[in-house]
Amino acid sequence: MRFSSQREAILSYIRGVQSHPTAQDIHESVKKIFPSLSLGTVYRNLNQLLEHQLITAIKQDEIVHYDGNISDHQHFRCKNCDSIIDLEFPVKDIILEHVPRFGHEIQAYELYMTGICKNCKNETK
Amino acid sequence: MRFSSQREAILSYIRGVQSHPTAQDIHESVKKIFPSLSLGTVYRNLNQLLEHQLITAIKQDEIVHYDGNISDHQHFRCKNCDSIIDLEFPVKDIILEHVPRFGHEIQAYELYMTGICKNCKNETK
DNA sequence: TGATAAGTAGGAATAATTACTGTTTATGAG
DNA sequence: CTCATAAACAGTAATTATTCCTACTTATCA
Repeated sequence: MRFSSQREAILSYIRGVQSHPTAQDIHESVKKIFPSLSLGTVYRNLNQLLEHQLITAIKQDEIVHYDGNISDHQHFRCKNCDSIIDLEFPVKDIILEHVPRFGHEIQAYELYMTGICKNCKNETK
Repeated sequence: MRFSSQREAILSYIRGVQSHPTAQDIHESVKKIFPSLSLGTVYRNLNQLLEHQLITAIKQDEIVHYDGNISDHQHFRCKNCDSIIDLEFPVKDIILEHVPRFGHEIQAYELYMTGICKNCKNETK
Protein backbone atom coordinates (compact mmCIF):
# COMPACT_ATOMS: atom_id res chain seq x y z
CA MET A 1 0.00 0.00 0.00
CA ARG A 2 1.47 3.29 -1.14
CA PHE A 3 1.39 6.56 0.75
CA SER A 4 -0.98 9.31 -0.31
CA SER A 5 -1.93 12.41 1.60
CA GLN A 6 -5.62 11.74 0.97
CA ARG A 7 -5.30 8.27 2.50
CA GLU A 8 -3.39 9.67 5.44
CA ALA A 9 -6.06 12.32 6.02
CA ILE A 10 -8.89 9.76 5.84
CA LEU A 11 -7.19 7.42 8.30
CA SER A 12 -6.30 10.17 10.71
CA TYR A 13 -9.84 11.51 10.57
CA ILE A 14 -11.33 8.08 11.40
CA ARG A 15 -8.83 7.61 14.21
CA GLY A 16 -9.57 11.03 15.60
CA VAL A 17 -13.33 10.67 16.08
CA GLN A 18 -15.51 8.53 18.34
CA SER A 19 -18.56 8.81 16.12
CA HIS A 20 -18.20 5.79 13.79
CA PRO A 21 -18.62 7.87 10.64
CA THR A 22 -20.10 6.69 7.34
CA ALA A 23 -18.36 7.11 3.99
CA GLN A 24 -20.43 10.25 3.43
CA ASP A 25 -19.42 11.69 6.81
CA ILE A 26 -15.77 11.02 6.07
CA HIS A 27 -16.05 12.54 2.62
CA GLU A 28 -17.67 15.73 3.92
CA SER A 29 -15.12 16.16 6.71
CA VAL A 30 -11.93 15.37 4.82
CA LYS A 31 -13.16 17.52 1.92
CA LYS A 32 -12.47 20.53 4.13
CA ILE A 33 -8.76 19.68 3.86
CA PHE A 34 -8.86 18.32 0.27
CA PRO A 35 -11.65 20.19 -1.52
CA SER A 36 -11.21 18.02 -4.61
CA LEU A 37 -11.57 14.72 -2.71
CA SER A 38 -14.00 12.47 -4.51
CA LEU A 39 -16.35 9.99 -2.88
CA GLY A 40 -14.88 7.19 -4.97
CA THR A 41 -11.48 7.89 -3.44
CA VAL A 42 -13.00 7.67 0.03
CA TYR A 43 -14.55 4.26 -0.72
CA ARG A 44 -11.40 2.92 -2.36
CA ASN A 45 -9.32 3.98 0.63
CA LEU A 46 -11.76 2.62 3.15
CA ASN A 47 -11.59 -0.77 1.44
CA GLN A 48 -7.79 -0.62 1.36
CA LEU A 49 -7.61 0.30 5.03
CA LEU A 50 -10.05 -2.51 5.88
CA GLU A 51 -7.97 -5.02 3.95
CA HIS A 52 -4.87 -3.99 5.84
CA GLN A 53 -6.86 -4.10 9.08
CA LEU A 54 -6.12 -0.52 10.01
CA ILE A 55 -9.84 0.12 10.52
CA THR A 56 -12.99 -2.00 11.00
CA ALA A 57 -16.49 -1.79 9.55
CA ILE A 58 -19.82 -1.95 11.36
CA LYS A 59 -22.43 -3.36 9.00
CA GLN A 60 -25.40 -3.70 11.30
CA ASP A 61 -27.42 -0.85 9.90
CA GLU A 62 -28.42 -0.03 6.37
CA ILE A 63 -25.32 2.14 6.01
CA VAL A 64 -21.80 0.92 6.79
CA HIS A 65 -20.03 2.72 9.63
CA TYR A 66 -16.26 2.77 10.05
CA ASP A 67 -14.21 2.51 13.22
CA GLY A 68 -10.56 3.38 13.82
CA ASN A 69 -10.56 1.43 17.08
CA ILE A 70 -9.31 -2.04 16.18
CA SER A 71 -9.11 -3.45 19.73
CA ASP A 72 -11.40 -6.28 20.91
CA HIS A 73 -14.49 -4.21 21.66
CA GLN A 74 -18.15 -4.31 20.75
CA HIS A 75 -20.90 -1.91 19.70
CA PHE A 76 -24.12 -0.70 21.17
CA ARG A 77 -26.63 1.32 19.17
CA CYS A 78 -29.15 3.54 20.95
CA LYS A 79 -32.63 3.26 19.44
CA ASN A 80 -33.40 6.73 20.72
CA CYS A 81 -30.48 8.91 19.65
CA ASP A 82 -29.20 6.45 17.03
CA SER A 83 -25.58 6.79 18.13
CA ILE A 84 -23.17 3.88 18.12
CA ILE A 85 -21.22 3.51 21.36
CA ASP A 86 -18.04 1.49 21.93
CA LEU A 87 -18.20 -1.06 24.72
CA GLU A 88 -14.67 -2.03 25.67
CA PHE A 89 -14.55 -5.59 26.92
CA PRO A 90 -12.94 -8.77 25.60
CA VAL A 91 -15.91 -10.63 24.17
CA LYS A 92 -13.58 -13.30 22.85
CA ASP A 93 -12.86 -14.69 26.32
CA ILE A 94 -16.54 -14.78 27.22
CA ILE A 95 -17.42 -16.47 23.94
CA LEU A 96 -14.59 -18.99 24.11
CA GLU A 97 -15.69 -20.02 27.55
CA HIS A 98 -19.45 -20.11 27.21
CA VAL A 99 -20.49 -20.52 23.61
CA PRO A 100 -20.84 -24.02 22.16
CA ARG A 101 -18.81 -24.56 19.00
CA PHE A 102 -21.03 -27.20 17.31
CA GLY A 103 -17.95 -28.53 15.55
CA HIS A 104 -17.27 -25.35 13.60
CA GLU A 105 -13.99 -23.48 13.65
CA ILE A 106 -14.96 -20.03 14.84
CA GLN A 107 -12.42 -17.37 13.83
CA ALA A 108 -14.18 -14.09 14.52
CA TYR A 109 -16.94 -12.82 16.76
CA GLU A 110 -19.13 -9.80 16.69
CA LEU A 111 -21.59 -8.93 19.39
CA TYR A 112 -24.01 -6.19 18.51
CA MET A 113 -26.39 -4.74 21.03
CA THR A 114 -29.29 -2.30 20.85
CA GLY A 115 -31.34 -0.48 23.46
CA ILE A 116 -31.43 2.87 25.23
CA CYS A 117 -28.13 4.50 26.10
CA LYS A 118 -27.14 5.96 29.47
CA ASN A 119 -27.70 9.56 28.37
CA CYS A 120 -31.13 9.03 26.82
CA LYS A 121 -32.23 6.98 29.84
CA ASN A 122 -31.34 9.82 32.21
CA GLU A 123 -32.95 12.49 30.06
CA THR A 124 -36.34 10.76 29.99
CA LYS A 125 -36.44 10.67 33.77
CA MET B 1 -52.28 -7.23 8.70
CA ARG B 2 -54.64 -8.73 6.13
CA PHE B 3 -54.45 -12.16 4.58
CA SER B 4 -53.13 -12.56 1.05
CA SER B 5 -52.09 -15.75 -0.65
CA GLN B 6 -48.84 -14.16 -1.80
CA ARG B 7 -47.95 -13.28 1.78
CA GLU B 8 -48.89 -16.75 2.97
CA ALA B 9 -46.68 -18.32 0.29
CA ILE B 10 -43.73 -16.07 1.16
CA LEU B 11 -43.99 -16.82 4.87
CA SER B 12 -44.40 -20.55 4.37
CA TYR B 13 -41.42 -20.59 2.00
CA ILE B 14 -39.19 -18.84 4.54
CA ARG B 15 -40.37 -21.15 7.29
CA GLY B 16 -39.78 -24.19 5.13
CA VAL B 17 -36.10 -23.62 4.33
CA GLN B 18 -32.91 -23.62 6.42
CA SER B 19 -30.98 -21.54 3.93
CA HIS B 20 -31.64 -17.97 5.13
CA PRO B 21 -32.73 -16.75 1.70
CA THR B 22 -32.38 -13.22 0.32
CA ALA B 23 -35.28 -11.25 -1.15
CA GLN B 24 -34.12 -12.36 -4.60
CA ASP B 25 -34.06 -16.02 -3.56
CA ILE B 26 -37.56 -15.73 -2.14
CA HIS B 27 -38.81 -13.97 -5.25
CA GLU B 28 -37.41 -16.63 -7.57
CA SER B 29 -38.80 -19.50 -5.52
CA VAL B 30 -42.27 -18.17 -4.78
CA LYS B 31 -42.58 -17.04 -8.41
CA LYS B 32 -42.91 -20.71 -9.30
CA ILE B 33 -46.26 -20.69 -7.48
CA PHE B 34 -47.24 -17.09 -8.36
CA PRO B 35 -45.67 -16.33 -11.73
CA SER B 36 -46.84 -12.72 -11.56
CA LEU B 37 -45.25 -12.09 -8.14
CA SER B 38 -43.28 -8.87 -8.22
CA LEU B 39 -40.11 -8.14 -6.29
CA GLY B 40 -41.74 -5.09 -4.73
CA THR B 41 -44.41 -7.34 -3.24
CA VAL B 42 -41.72 -9.57 -1.78
CA TYR B 43 -39.98 -6.61 -0.12
CA ARG B 44 -43.24 -5.14 1.16
CA ASN B 45 -44.26 -8.45 2.67
CA LEU B 46 -40.84 -9.08 4.20
CA ASN B 47 -41.04 -5.73 5.94
CA GLN B 48 -44.57 -6.46 7.14
CA LEU B 49 -43.56 -9.87 8.46
CA LEU B 50 -40.53 -8.34 10.18
CA GLU B 51 -42.71 -5.70 11.81
CA HIS B 52 -45.05 -8.36 13.15
CA GLN B 53 -42.02 -10.41 14.26
CA LEU B 54 -42.96 -13.47 12.25
CA ILE B 55 -39.48 -13.53 10.71
CA THR B 56 -36.07 -12.00 11.46
CA ALA B 57 -33.43 -10.37 9.28
CA ILE B 58 -29.70 -11.02 9.19
CA LYS B 59 -27.94 -7.85 8.10
CA GLN B 60 -24.31 -8.85 8.49
CA ASP B 61 -23.47 -9.16 4.82
CA GLU B 62 -24.01 -6.77 1.98
CA ILE B 63 -27.36 -8.41 1.23
CA VAL B 64 -30.06 -8.93 3.84
CA HIS B 65 -30.93 -12.55 4.60
CA TYR B 66 -34.24 -13.60 6.14
CA ASP B 67 -34.92 -16.25 8.76
CA GLY B 68 -38.19 -17.96 9.70
CA ASN B 69 -36.66 -19.21 12.95
CA ILE B 70 -37.54 -16.61 15.58
CA SER B 71 -36.19 -18.48 18.62
CA ASP B 72 -33.17 -17.17 20.59
CA HIS B 73 -30.44 -18.45 18.34
CA GLN B 74 -27.39 -17.02 16.60
CA HIS B 75 -25.68 -17.23 13.22
CA PHE B 76 -22.40 -18.52 11.95
CA ARG B 77 -21.18 -17.80 8.43
CA CYS B 78 -18.64 -20.08 6.79
CA LYS B 79 -15.95 -18.13 4.96
CA ASN B 80 -15.38 -21.13 2.70
CA CYS B 81 -18.84 -22.17 1.48
CA ASP B 82 -20.51 -18.88 2.43
CA SER B 83 -23.49 -20.58 4.05
CA ILE B 84 -25.19 -19.19 7.15
CA ILE B 85 -25.73 -21.79 9.86
CA ASP B 86 -28.10 -21.56 12.84
CA LEU B 87 -26.48 -22.07 16.23
CA GLU B 88 -29.20 -22.84 18.76
CA PHE B 89 -28.22 -21.58 22.19
CA PRO B 90 -29.60 -18.90 24.50
CA VAL B 91 -27.07 -16.12 24.07
CA LYS B 92 -29.21 -13.86 26.25
CA ASP B 93 -28.35 -15.77 29.43
CA ILE B 94 -24.64 -15.73 28.65
CA ILE B 95 -24.72 -12.03 27.86
CA LEU B 96 -26.80 -11.10 30.90
CA GLU B 97 -24.37 -12.88 33.14
CA HIS B 98 -21.03 -11.90 31.66
CA VAL B 99 -21.32 -8.70 29.67
CA PRO B 100 -20.91 -5.36 31.44
CA ARG B 101 -23.81 -2.97 30.87
CA PHE B 102 -21.89 0.35 31.17
CA GLY B 103 -25.11 1.99 32.34
CA HIS B 104 -27.02 1.37 29.10
CA GLU B 105 -30.35 -0.42 28.91
CA ILE B 106 -29.65 -3.30 26.57
CA GLN B 107 -32.80 -4.62 24.90
CA ALA B 108 -31.53 -6.88 22.14
CA TYR B 109 -28.41 -8.86 21.37
CA GLU B 110 -26.99 -10.31 18.25
CA LEU B 111 -23.91 -12.48 18.18
CA TYR B 112 -22.49 -13.10 14.75
CA MET B 113 -19.64 -15.51 14.14
CA THR B 114 -17.51 -16.35 11.15
CA GLY B 115 -14.99 -19.10 10.41
CA ILE B 116 -14.88 -22.51 8.79
CA CYS B 117 -17.88 -24.80 9.19
CA LYS B 118 -17.83 -28.44 10.22
CA ASN B 119 -18.35 -29.76 6.69
CA CYS B 120 -15.68 -27.63 5.03
CA LYS B 121 -13.22 -28.46 7.82
CA ASN B 122 -13.68 -32.18 7.25
CA GLU B 123 -13.46 -31.92 3.47
CA THR B 124 -10.06 -30.20 3.57
CA LYS B 125 -8.63 -33.00 5.66
C1' DT C 1 -73.48 -7.29 -0.51
C1' DG C 2 -70.89 -3.26 -0.96
C1' DA C 3 -67.60 0.21 0.83
C1' DT C 4 -63.04 0.57 1.80
C1' DA C 5 -58.63 -0.01 3.22
C1' DA C 6 -54.93 -3.04 2.34
C1' DG C 7 -52.61 -5.70 -1.15
C1' DT C 8 -50.68 -6.46 -5.91
C1' DA C 9 -48.02 -5.84 -10.42
C1' DG C 10 -45.04 -3.34 -12.91
C1' DG C 11 -42.17 0.16 -13.55
C1' DA C 12 -39.76 4.40 -12.04
C1' DA C 13 -36.92 6.44 -8.44
C1' DT C 14 -33.38 6.44 -4.74
C1' DA C 15 -29.15 5.72 -2.64
C1' DA C 16 -24.96 3.26 -1.41
C1' DT C 17 -21.25 1.42 -3.60
C1' DT C 18 -18.27 0.05 -7.46
C1' DA C 19 -16.25 0.48 -12.08
C1' DC C 20 -14.18 3.13 -15.73
C1' DT C 21 -11.20 6.73 -17.96
C1' DG C 22 -7.74 9.84 -18.40
C1' DT C 23 -4.47 12.27 -15.47
C1' DT C 24 -1.27 12.72 -11.53
C1' DT C 25 2.09 11.06 -8.21
C1' DA C 26 4.84 8.00 -4.90
C1' DT C 27 8.46 4.89 -5.09
C1' DG C 28 12.47 2.22 -6.01
C1' DA C 29 15.96 0.64 -9.41
C1' DG C 30 19.59 2.30 -12.01
C1' DC D 1 18.94 12.33 -8.84
C1' DT D 2 15.90 10.73 -12.55
C1' DC D 3 12.76 8.23 -14.75
C1' DA D 4 9.67 4.15 -15.56
C1' DT D 5 5.79 2.28 -13.66
C1' DA D 6 2.31 0.85 -10.84
C1' DA D 7 -0.81 2.83 -7.72
C1' DA D 8 -3.72 6.66 -6.56
C1' DC D 9 -6.68 10.49 -7.87
C1' DA D 10 -10.95 13.17 -9.66
C1' DG D 11 -14.94 12.94 -12.02
C1' DT D 12 -18.43 10.51 -13.96
C1' DA D 13 -21.09 6.49 -15.40
C1' DA D 14 -22.82 2.04 -14.02
C1' DT D 15 -24.61 -1.30 -10.79
C1' DT D 16 -27.55 -3.10 -7.40
C1' DA D 17 -30.53 -3.55 -3.39
C1' DT D 18 -34.39 -1.44 -1.88
C1' DT D 19 -38.28 1.79 -1.82
C1' DC D 20 -41.82 4.52 -3.98
C1' DC D 21 -45.68 5.39 -7.12
C1' DT D 22 -49.90 4.46 -9.83
C1' DA D 23 -53.69 2.14 -11.34
C1' DC D 24 -56.00 -2.08 -10.55
C1' DT D 25 -57.60 -6.02 -7.46
C1' DT D 26 -59.24 -8.28 -3.33
C1' DA D 27 -59.98 -9.47 1.73
C1' DT D 28 -62.69 -7.98 5.37
C1' DC D 29 -66.45 -6.47 8.04
C1' DA D 30 -70.47 -3.61 8.88
